[in-house]
Amino acid sequence: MDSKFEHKKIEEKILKRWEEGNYFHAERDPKKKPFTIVLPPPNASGKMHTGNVLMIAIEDLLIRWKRMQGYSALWLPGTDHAGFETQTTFERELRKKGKSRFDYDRNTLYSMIWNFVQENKGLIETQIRQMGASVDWSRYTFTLDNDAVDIVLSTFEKMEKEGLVYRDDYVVNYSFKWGTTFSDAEITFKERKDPLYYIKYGPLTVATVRPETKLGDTALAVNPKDKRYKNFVGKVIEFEDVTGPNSLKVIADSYVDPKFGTGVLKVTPAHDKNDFEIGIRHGLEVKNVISTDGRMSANAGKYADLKVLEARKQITEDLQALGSIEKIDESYEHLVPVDYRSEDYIEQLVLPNWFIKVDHPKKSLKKPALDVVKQKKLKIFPKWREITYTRWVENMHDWAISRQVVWGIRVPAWYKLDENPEITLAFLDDTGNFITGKAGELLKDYSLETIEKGLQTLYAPKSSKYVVSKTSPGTGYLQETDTFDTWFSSGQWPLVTLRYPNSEDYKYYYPTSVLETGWEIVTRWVSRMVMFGIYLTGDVPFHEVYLHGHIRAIDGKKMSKSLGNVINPEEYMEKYGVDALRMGLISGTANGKDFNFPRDKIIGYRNFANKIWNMTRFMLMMMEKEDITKYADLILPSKEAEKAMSKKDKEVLKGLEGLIKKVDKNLVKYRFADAGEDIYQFMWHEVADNYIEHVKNLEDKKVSLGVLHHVMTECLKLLHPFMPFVTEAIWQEIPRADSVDLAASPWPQA
RNA sequence: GGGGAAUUAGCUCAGUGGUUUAGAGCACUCGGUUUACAUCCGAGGGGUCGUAGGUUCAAAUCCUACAUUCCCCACCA
Repeated sequence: MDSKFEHKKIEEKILKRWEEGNYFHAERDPKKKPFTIVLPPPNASGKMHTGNVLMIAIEDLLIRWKRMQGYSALWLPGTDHAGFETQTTFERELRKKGKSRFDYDRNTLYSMIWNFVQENKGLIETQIRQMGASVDWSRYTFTLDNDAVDIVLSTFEKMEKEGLVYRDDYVVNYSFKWGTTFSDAEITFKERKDPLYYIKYGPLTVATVRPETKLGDTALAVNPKDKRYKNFVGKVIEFEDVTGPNSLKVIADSYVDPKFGTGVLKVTPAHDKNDFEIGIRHGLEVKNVISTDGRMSANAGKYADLKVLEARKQITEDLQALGSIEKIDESYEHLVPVDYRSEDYIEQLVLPNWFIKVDHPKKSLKKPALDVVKQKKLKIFPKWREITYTRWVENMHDWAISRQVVWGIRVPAWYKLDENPEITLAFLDDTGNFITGKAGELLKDYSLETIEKGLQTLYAPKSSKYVVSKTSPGTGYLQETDTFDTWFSSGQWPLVTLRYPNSEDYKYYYPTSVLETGWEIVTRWVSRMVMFGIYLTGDVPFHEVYLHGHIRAIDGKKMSKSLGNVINPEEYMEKYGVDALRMGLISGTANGKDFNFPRDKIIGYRNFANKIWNMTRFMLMMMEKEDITKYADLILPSKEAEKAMSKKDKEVLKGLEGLIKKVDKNLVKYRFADAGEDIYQFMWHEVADNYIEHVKNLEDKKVSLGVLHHVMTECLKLLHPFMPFVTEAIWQEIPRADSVDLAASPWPQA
């Protein structure tokens, strides 16, 4: 053995050994109990970050521990298509070539992104492997694999059949220029100076920069704590409007800032996100006054078909004529949303989206998701995180599952164009020109084939007729261009990875044992998996949830590119080894709280790896001197050997027994850092500093070396799930009863 | 604005059901080349547990308020 433990020399060798042994492949065995974890799928085209490392370290620890305990331990790997994120990354690449997503039809863009992901997919997979993650690669799933997609589509079909799916309006960021929606992350805000109009609504006055949206007002709102307007709450205000006599109800909502303007807000649910939310809270009507073509809609009455800014001008003049404008603040500066590409104005519009009912009277998704937590069929660790889950699920309203991005699973709904002339289409014609308009008009000039081939987006009004089907229901149909929210598909991840509903794996391994992930996606991901799991199978998708904390940068701040404090885990793997990095991160998170990147601990555990390496060397050296060269030469602890044992021998054996108990106890409670710390303290300070120093000076070492051999091999087993590489490497050096590798060895019994 | 959490040694953090002298790692001081390991060994210094009250025989731990910090969600008509 080398005098130092050199991780770089052994990591690759050990990996090969494990793979040749096929230890990570789980066999369904009726005699064994299953233990299953699904790996939260990292972005397929991304690379390993510190959060992934921690996640893998914890899950591998659990899986190796249970595998050694004799469970059929299955760790299901996979990667996520990461819809929006990947599309954005890809578009950045396109921009470098002077192109954008608007230069391509939907299908071409999709296959370009597909190829991009395939080219970049290898990195994260290699890194998962290098981490020593004992995942079962034979059961690998990518979220866009055909059979994975098929399960997701079947779920949608089932939900549609059972009345859980509906289409409704939802506020989106819409660009008239590009004829498409933009996600929140694609929006930036630009500072602009606009006149702020103080408009009279009978006895009340409202400050707004957008008088034209008053046509879509369906209430006035004040803050419930605002004494000035207390008497108006609940009353209906009557006033003379530009369209004639009008009336609006006054509601109280804490969203309203009493300090802004007059403290009275006009609520326009159709054209403002916050107003939309207020509208939901108070059951207000959504009155759409602006269309996707950038003109006022039919609801705007005599202002219909005017462009937004023309309407603003006209309405302002009409208000002046009515004497309804109290004053105009010309120096008002505010931020307006613009698209990230051209900084062109973004309008908030309500457009039809696909929704899932979460509290359907017969098939509620929400209620059972809360019940299982209350009834402890699903346990959340650490316990104090539970409230995040329950509160969010309690307040959850219907879920908008459609997204206007290309990179994802397309909603399997089909519209017959000639039956839905009101559908808005955007496509590239045969010569690549961008065309947009209503289906009824466009079909006169373009063939369906041309439209389908060049199709970018399609907006079907709420009332459109559609057919849900995995494949085209016939000629004349166009498929919905919206894709599913990532969480709609990843919410079915435990079912997808186990190939619900007919596979043997599903029957044996479902429900899974533990779901381990970062706490920030409890609401978005965990809650959805619980909902889908119960909805489809009647049972929870996992019995326990463990939520780890976030790793902050060394300076205690959140890692971010702009601060330049992002830690690349590869650097630490390279420098200190995978084991040290894994163990260091695990020991940084004692109780699921956020923590700073524990560089000192990583170095400390690198030293520890070297320490146990040298303890082994020394033990072997002493054994050799005593002519103990094979397993059979050892006097191992037994009833008989006990008579010859000293107090020290018995003490260290007792210490080992206590350690095994402590480690098991802490692992059951997800107290990984404590378990790791216990092993560290025992091996270094009890075994090395105390016991080995004692044995060193003995005249007759035979009995004690047997004890030491036993203690060392048991400790290596305990440590293996934490630091798999160094323990396996040492294991190979020590004489043993059989040739079983450590990864396949049984867990110590106290 | 709504929600979650933190405040313990110079630094980073444990302290899980309320009880001896409040622990660990790093850093620091002193001393060590003994059959492995200087990525080592031995010894040591360092804390009125954020502040103020309260409950109790007993509080870092439970309760209340305040201060400071961090994070999540929603974000200004």
